Amino acid sequence: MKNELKPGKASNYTKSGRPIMVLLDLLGRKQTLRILWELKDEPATFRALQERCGGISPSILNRRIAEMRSAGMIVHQPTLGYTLTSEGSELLLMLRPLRTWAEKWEKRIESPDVRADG
Amino acid sequence: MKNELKPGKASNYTKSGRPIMVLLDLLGRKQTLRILWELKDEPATFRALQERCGGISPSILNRRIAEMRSAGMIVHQPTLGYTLTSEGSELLLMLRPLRTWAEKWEKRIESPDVRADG
DNA sequence: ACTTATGCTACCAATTATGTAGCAACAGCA
DNA sequence: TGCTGTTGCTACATAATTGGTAGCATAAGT
Repeated sequence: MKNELKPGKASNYTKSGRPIMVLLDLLGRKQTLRILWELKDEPATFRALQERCGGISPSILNRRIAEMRSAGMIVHQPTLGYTLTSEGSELLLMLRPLRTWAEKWEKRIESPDVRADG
Repeated sequence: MKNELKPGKASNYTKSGRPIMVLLDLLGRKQTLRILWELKDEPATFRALQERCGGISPSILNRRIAEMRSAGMIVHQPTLGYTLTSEGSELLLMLRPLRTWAEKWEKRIESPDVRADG
């Protein structure tokens, strides 16, 4: 694959290819987090995934899929479609608490409590 | 702020403004994760932050900062510069394990073990 | 044979990000 | 007061990424 994204290789964020930077680069591409998230409960075919992601365009979906496959986050299985690998699930596990954070965020906005912050 | 990004408000990923989607949208913008990451150990002035992020352009840094401030992830403090809020630190805490994941990724590539995956 | 679903690719338009220059506000200092 | 440096940022043009739409080849179902 041209312009492959993997640790040890230069990418947008790094010349050195420091693994965390390459990962942040990949996760920071539009739709990557979303796609991961949408696969959390069950696999999805290409088109199902497209829908779950709110009608994302196939061109970008395909690009992200390629990156995520090559990073070992997802695989394509015959009839099920795209599925998280064990590594993908592990990653998702880290992302799950984000929902809690997001909900607290919402509450903070509903009652914009004045604080000194800390 | 025009086009503000906050739960309850439509954004790229959602019409409904579902909090997790708005958060994934924000975190999925180029450099957001990186900036968060670079603030993990200590605050940084605008320019220091710019450097830590590998010379990111001030225009995009400023945009990201505005979004992250408005989301309550960071604040600007007089002499310290940009600092994580308690919410920001909380978020970062969730992100820390990503480094471990990234390092395992690297190892997987070094020794591309054939497996069935699961 | 015909229809439907699936996993894409091509192509161009639109949106975002980047690079560079530079400015206003402030601090330190002679 | 008149420098000099730092800081936070804006403007603007160019480059890169993303998105929309069309459509195609393959495979399965009826």
